[in-house]
Amino acid sequence: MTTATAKRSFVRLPREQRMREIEAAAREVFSQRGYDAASMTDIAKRAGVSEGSIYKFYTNKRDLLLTVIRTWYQSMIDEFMEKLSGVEGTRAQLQTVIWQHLKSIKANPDLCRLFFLEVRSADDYFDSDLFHLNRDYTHVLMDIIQGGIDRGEIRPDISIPLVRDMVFGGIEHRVSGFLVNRGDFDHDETANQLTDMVMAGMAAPAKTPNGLEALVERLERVADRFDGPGGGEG
Amino acid sequence: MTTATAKRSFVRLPREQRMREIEAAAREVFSQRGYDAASMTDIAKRAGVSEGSIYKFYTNKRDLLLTVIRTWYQSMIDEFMEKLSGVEGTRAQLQTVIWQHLKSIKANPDLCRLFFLEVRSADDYFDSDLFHLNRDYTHVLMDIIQGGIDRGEIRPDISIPLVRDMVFGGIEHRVSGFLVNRGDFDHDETANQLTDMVMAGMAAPAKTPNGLEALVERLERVADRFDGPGGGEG
Amino acid sequence: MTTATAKRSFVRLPREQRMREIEAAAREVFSQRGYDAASMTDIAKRAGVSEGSIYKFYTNKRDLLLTVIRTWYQSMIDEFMEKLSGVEGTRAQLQTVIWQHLKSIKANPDLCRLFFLEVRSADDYFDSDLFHLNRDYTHVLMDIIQGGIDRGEIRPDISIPLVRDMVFGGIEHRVSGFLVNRGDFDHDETANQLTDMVMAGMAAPAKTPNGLEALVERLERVADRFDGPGGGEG
Amino acid sequence: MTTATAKRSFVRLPREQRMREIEAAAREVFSQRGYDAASMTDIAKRAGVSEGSIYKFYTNKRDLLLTVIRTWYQSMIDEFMEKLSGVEGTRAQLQTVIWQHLKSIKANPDLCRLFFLEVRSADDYFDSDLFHLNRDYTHVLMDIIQGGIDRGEIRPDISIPLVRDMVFGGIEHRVSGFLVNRGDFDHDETANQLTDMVMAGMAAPAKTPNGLEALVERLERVADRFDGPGGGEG
DNA sequence: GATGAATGAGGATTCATTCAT
DNA sequence: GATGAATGAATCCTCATTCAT
Repeated sequence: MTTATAKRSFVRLPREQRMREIEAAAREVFSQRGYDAASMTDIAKRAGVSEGSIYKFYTNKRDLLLTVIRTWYQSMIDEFMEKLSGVEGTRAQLQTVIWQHLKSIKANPDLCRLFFLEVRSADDYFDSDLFHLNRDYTHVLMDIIQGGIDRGEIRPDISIPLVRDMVFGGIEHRVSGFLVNRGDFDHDETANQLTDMVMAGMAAPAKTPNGLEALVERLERVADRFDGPGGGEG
Repeated sequence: MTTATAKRSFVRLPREQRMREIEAAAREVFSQRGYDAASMTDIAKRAGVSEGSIYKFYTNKRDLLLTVIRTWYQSMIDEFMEKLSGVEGTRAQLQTVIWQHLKSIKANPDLCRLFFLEVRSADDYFDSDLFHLNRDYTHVLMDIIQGGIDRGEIRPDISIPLVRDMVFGGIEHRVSGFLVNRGDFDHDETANQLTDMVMAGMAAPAKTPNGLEALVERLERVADRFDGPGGGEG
Repeated sequence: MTTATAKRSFVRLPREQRMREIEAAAREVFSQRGYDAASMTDIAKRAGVSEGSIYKFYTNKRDLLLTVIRTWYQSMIDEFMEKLSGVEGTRAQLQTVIWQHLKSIKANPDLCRLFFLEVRSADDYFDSDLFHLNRDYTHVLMDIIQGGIDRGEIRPDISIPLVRDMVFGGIEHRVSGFLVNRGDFDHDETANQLTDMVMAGMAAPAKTPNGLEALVERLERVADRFDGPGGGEG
Repeated sequence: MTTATAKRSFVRLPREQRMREIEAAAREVFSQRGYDAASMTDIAKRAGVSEGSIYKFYTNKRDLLLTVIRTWYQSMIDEFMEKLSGVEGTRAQLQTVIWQHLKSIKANPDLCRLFFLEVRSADDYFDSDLFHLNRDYTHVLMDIIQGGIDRGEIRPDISIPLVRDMVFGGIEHRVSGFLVNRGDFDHDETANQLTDMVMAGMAAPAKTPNGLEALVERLERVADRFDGPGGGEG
C-alpha cells in the first residue's frame, strides 16, 4: 500500500559516509532537544536525507541514539587511554583519570545527560555493549587503585569498587547542576580536590604508625631514665 | 419528567482525605509504571475518583508527581533528623547519615528513581521547593563535617561540598544497579566502608604525630638535664 | 508530551449512543474501502467524533472491525433463527437455511467479504467469539440434517460435517463472483437447486426403472398373446 | 587512477535461470510470510540478486506473485490431467478429481492461501489468465459430470455449475482450518465421502425403492396369471 | 546488465487536560 | 463538587519502486 515515488535527484553516497552524516545530525538534534523531543524528521532534514534512509542503517530511533552515544563514548575512551599512557605513579594516574573525565563532561554535557538519563537508566542497559564499554572505562580507574595497593601506596583493605563509585559518583553529583545548565564547575580545582581527597582517604597508614611506634619506644626509654628500668604500674 | 439516566452516586470526602487518597494512588502508579507510563486515568481509577477531580487539587500531572515526591522526601528527612538527634561524634553522625540514606533508598527505590530521573533532572528543579528540601537535607551532612573541622577531627582545608558530592554521589553510583532492578547492595557494609573511606580521607593527619614528636623532644631535653645527653637508644 | 487542547464545543452523548454512531460509521467505511484502505480518520470524520474518542471504546482498528462484524453476524443469526422457528420438515428447514444465508450475502456482500478475507483468515479467528458464533450458526444446519436422519428421511451413514461444508462452501463458491462485484446470482433459483441437490443427490434413479421396463416388456408380450400384437396405445 | 572502491563482482546467468531462481525465492518467501509481509528485499536476498534486478523481469511485486502462483497452478493442472488420463467411468473420474485437488492442497497449503486470499479476491482476477486457468481446471470436473449425464448415470436436470461449486466450495470449506494451520483433514476419507455424497446424494433410498419393489412383485403376480408360473425370458 | 542507495507518503495510536452536565 | 466524554496534535516506521553509477 506504500506509494512508491523515488524523487528524481539526490546525491548518492557510500554507505559509511552517509552514516557519518546521519550520526552527526542525530548527535546535534539529540543534544539540543533531548531524546524524546528530537524527531526523526528533524534529524533527516538536518542530515539532508529522507527519513526512510535513516532506517536503512538503524533499526529505530533508539538504535540511532545508542550508536551516537557509543561513538562518542568510544572516542572518549580512546582519548582517555592515550592521555593516560605516559603517566606514571598512582596519584598522577588518578589525577589524569579524574581530569579527563571532567574534561569530557565539560566538552559534551548534553551527551552526558543523554547517557545518564536515556541510556544508563534503561532496562536493557546492563545487557548493552555500552554497559561493557563503561565497565572497561571504569576498570581503568580500578586498575590504577589496584596498582597503588600493589606498590604499598594504598591501604589494601580498601574496597576498590567503592572508590570507583565515590570518584565517578562524586563527579556526577558535582557536575549535576552544570549538566542542567545551572552553574559551572572549576575543572582543574575539582580534579585536584577530588584527587587529594581520594588519595588521602586511601593512603597507606604505613609511615605514621611506624614513626609512632619508634616514638613510643623512645618515650619508654626516657621514662626508664627517670625511674629506672622495670618501673611501671605492673 | 426526569431523564432515565440516574446520576451516579459518589461519596463526598473532606478535601484533605481525598487528596491523601489521590496521592497514595499516584505514588503507587508512578512507582510501578514510572512517570511517563503512568496515566492520569490509572491514578484516578486507583484513587476511586474521576480524572477531573484530580485537577481540582493539582494543576497538572507534574504537580501531582512533585507533591508525591515532596511528601516522601519530607517524611524521609523527618525520620532522618529524628534518628540523628541523639547521635554524638563526627564519625557516628556521618555513619548515621549514610546509613539512613541507604535505608531510604532500599525502602523506596522507585521513588528514588523518579526523583533522580524526573525531578532532579528537570529544568525547573533548581527553582523548586524540592531543591530547597534537598539542600536542607545535604546540609545536615555538611554541618556534621563542619563540626568535625571545628573539633579538629577533620582537616580544615577540605572542600565540604566535595565531601557532600562524594558521599551522595558515591551512594548513588553504588546503588544504581539496584535502582534498575539489577543486583542489590549490602546496606550495612556499604555504610561502614563509605564512612571509613570518608573519615580516613578527611582525618586531620597533622596534630597528633607532630605534637607527640614535639613532646618527646621536650621530654628528652628534660631527661638530658638530669643525666646528661646521649642516654637512650644510641 | 501530548499537547492537550480540548476543543470548546462538542455534543456530549451517552456511551452507548456514541458507540452505535462510531460502529455505524465504521461499518460504512470498512464496507466501502475494505479494512486496510479504511482509515481511522475517515471513520472518525464520518462518525462526527475525534479519532481519540474511538480509542475510548475500541482498543484498536481491528477491535473495531471485529465489533462491527460481530454485531452484523449476531443480527443475521437472530433473523435467521426467527425465520426458521415456524418451519417444519427437513426439506423446508434446509431450504430456509440456504435461502436465508443467500439473502444475508445479497444484503451485505461487503461485510461478507470482510468476514471471509479479514476475520476468518486471521490467525486468531479460531480463538475468537466470532468463531463460536459461526459454529452456532452452522450447527443449526447440522441439527436439521440430524433431524432428517432421525426421521429416516436422510441416510444415516452420511457425514454431517461434510454436508455442512458442501452447503456453505458451495454457496460461498457460487457467490464468489458477486462478492467481488462480478456478476450476480439468482437468489431463489440457487436456493432451490442447492436444496434439491442436497436432498436428492444427483444420481440417476437407474436400477429400478430398468427393472420396470423389463416388466413392461413382458406384460406387453403376454398381452400380445391375448389380443394380438399391435394392440395398445394406438 | 581508479577509485579504491572495487566493483562488486556478480555472476551473470542466462535470463531463464535467473528468473527461475527469483521465482523459487519468491515462492518461499511468499509462502512463509504471506504477500504483504513478504518484502522484495527478502526475496532479492534469498534469490541472490539485487532488488533492482527483480524489476528487470517482473513489473512489480504483484506480477511476481502472479507468476509464482501461475507456475504452481499450471504444474498442478498438468499433474492433474496426467493422473486423470487413464481413468474411466464417471465415478472414478470424479473421485480422481477430488482426490487430486485435496492432494494439491495438502502439498501446498500456503500457495492455496495466497491464491484464495490474494489472487482470487482481487478486483482484477476475473480478467487475469489465472482466472482462465482456473476455468479450465474446474471445467474438467464439469465435463466429467456432463459425461455422466450423457451416459445416463447422472440426472440430466442437474445444474452442473452448482455441482462444481459444491465440490470445490465444499473442499475449500472442509480444509479451511488446515489452511490456517488449525487441524488437519483425512485426505482419503474426505475424497471418498465427498465422492459418495455427490454421486448418491443423501436422500434415504429406503421408501421409494421398497414401494417400487412391492409394485414389481404385484405386477409379476399379475403376469403369472396370464402365462403361468416360470414364464418369461429367465 | 546489475546494482543498491535513496525515496517519502501515509496512518494508527496516545493521553493530559477541559468543561458541559 | 464531581463527573467522564471528548479532544487532536504529534510521530515513528515501512517498503515498493526508481535510476545514477
